[in-house]
Amino acid sequence: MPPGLKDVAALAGVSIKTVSNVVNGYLHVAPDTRARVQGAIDQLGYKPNVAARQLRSGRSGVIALALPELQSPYFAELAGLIVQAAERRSWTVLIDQTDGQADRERNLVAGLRRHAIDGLIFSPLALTGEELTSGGDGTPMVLLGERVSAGPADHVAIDNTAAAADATRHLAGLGRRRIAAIGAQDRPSAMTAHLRLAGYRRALAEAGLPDDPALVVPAESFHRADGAAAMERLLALPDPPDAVFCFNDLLALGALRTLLRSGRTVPGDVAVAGFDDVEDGRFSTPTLTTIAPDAARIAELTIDLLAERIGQTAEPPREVWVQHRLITRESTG
Amino acid sequence: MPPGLKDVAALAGVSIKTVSNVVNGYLHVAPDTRARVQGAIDQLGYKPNVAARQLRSGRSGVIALALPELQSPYFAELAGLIVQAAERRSWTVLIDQTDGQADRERNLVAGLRRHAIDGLIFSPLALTGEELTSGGDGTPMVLLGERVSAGPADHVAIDNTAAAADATRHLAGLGRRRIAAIGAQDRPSAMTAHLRLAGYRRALAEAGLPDDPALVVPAESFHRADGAAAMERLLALPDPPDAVFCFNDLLALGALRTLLRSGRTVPGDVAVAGFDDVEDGRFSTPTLTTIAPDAARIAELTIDLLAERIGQTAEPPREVWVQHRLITRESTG
DNA sequence: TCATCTCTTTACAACGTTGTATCCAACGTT
DNA sequence: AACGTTGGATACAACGTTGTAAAGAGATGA
Repeated sequence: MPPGLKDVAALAGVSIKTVSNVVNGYLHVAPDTRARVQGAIDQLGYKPNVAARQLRSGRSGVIALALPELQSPYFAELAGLIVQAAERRSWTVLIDQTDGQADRERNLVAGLRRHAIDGLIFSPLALTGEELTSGGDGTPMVLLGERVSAGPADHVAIDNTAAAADATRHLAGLGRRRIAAIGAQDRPSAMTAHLRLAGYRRALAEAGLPDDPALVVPAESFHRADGAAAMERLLALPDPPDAVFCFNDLLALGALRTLLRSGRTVPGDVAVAGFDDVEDGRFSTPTLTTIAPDAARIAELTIDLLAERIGQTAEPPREVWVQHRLITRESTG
Repeated sequence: MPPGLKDVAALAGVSIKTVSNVVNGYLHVAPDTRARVQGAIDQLGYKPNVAARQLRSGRSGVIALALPELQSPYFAELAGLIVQAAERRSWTVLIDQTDGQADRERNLVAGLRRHAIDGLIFSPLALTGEELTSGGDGTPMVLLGERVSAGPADHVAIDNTAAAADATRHLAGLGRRRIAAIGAQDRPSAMTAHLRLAGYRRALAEAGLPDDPALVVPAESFHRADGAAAMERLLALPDPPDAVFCFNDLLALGALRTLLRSGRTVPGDVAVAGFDDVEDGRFSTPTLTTIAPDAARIAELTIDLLAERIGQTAEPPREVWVQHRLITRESTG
């Protein structure tokens, strides 16, 4: 029903291929022919058929973005920025949720070819670098977020350890002596937790503070509820902390909730710092001190890397680091 | 490079079409032939090529979801639920952001055919019902969110007016006499604002309270910053309100921020109610009374409607209403 | 035995593009 | 005058799939 090259060709009185040449900006087309064809295109409202184009050329113009969860504001913001960046290359972004489950992540990497994707942007939670390689079918991929070992694909991230150290150092700089950490995770694949914990420890050591294991509280996932529960545990300690570094803002907001409900003041009794700079933390009471990754730049770079990778697949994997900065707000006075 | 029907057929010693029949579950295939073909399929790891399939059948298995913004937690949660619901039909969801801009919304409705979409789920912010019809090229569409006039497409929503009235009635039931509203919008297309304002006024009238225009504060958009600014205006009044109904949770969280910073207590001095039941409101201090739409059901129904619409396009547009309920939390004592 | 019916399988032609090879005309070079 | 070069346009064959029509093999009924 929609018009095809054939219809345009008939109307303009040229061959199908000539129309195709005009559409694709082929150089050697006489100006008047080009004008005539363009007129016919406009008149019929011709739109190239992606399916056919892809069948022929192998490219679909669609990239996939696989994130643990859209509900988390950090990922939602990032997704929005990536969609914007992709738009500039007139790519369409197909967003997929893995819920951080290993099997879903595996399926995604292995079986994504079904949807004819030109490239994949992937923020793995459960899978380690090695597992990612084995599944890959050669689709260009850029990894997002934390990972240490040089993996099989390009990688964009901020320096998590340095950032976590910055936040912890800030707390120590306020004169706090018992600084807790919320968000530790045992799973070997939980790189985010490992790296931020390392940064926390590094800053403690620098400040000459003891590393009290009781002050490091694990979190099943990085949601508000986990932060709230972890804070309860900390308050139940014989010698509770006077500051908390939470591994992301949601944990911090949950911790904040517990503190305020228990009658503590923030930052009076306990100072709180988070990580991600999500919008919620700019409007909580008190507002939240946090680490702000340059998310816009992350999105840009990711798309750039993927574009290069789609162009030519030969080069070795690259690691790209993006800036971050500490934003101090009310929760640390 | 990946195997096609041709390769499977060669290996199994049958015709290409027979393999196609096996793949598509065609009935009249001899059991042993089917087994042999299936073996070859497994051995080669054959995956059907979507582009070719779509080129032939016209169906792509991809639906688009167009939302004003992913950054807003309500839309993010909804998007997640819709992706899940679509998965059960093994559809892929292509998420698009309109930023609530009229021209972007128009482009989307008009030019989405480019990406060969089987159907569209659309939550319009700027466009009215009539504009939506004209642009449509016949792609099945389900509208999400608020709209009054019977439009050109199926429509899933909650009863916004009733829900807003419920929230306002709750505030009145607490004995509050000066109940403000935050989130009014003048644009004729701003249906959400109009409907919720109507519900607010209805409940005021029921409770025998005067409708003081000074207590109705507009908001440019429905974000925390708008809520915070609106609350400042309310506090500057000679006779400030003792309760606020905010047209969504983000506005309410912004208002909360302003109240607490100004030294007011919530709900002591001012009670606050929101709308959407986003996760933030469950962990703010105080926690937020709100209207909870049955988002999971919205997602389910939307996908169901779209599926029927893709099946046969003849039937007249349907309106589907989804339940909501009032959740009372600390912000209203 | 022949015609008819059902089951199973197949050949062929599309779907809308684009890459390759080719062709024609006009031009400049030897 | 014969030749290569260049710009401009075209015919044809693919890409991998599925709908259509039809052919072959048995089985059923007259």
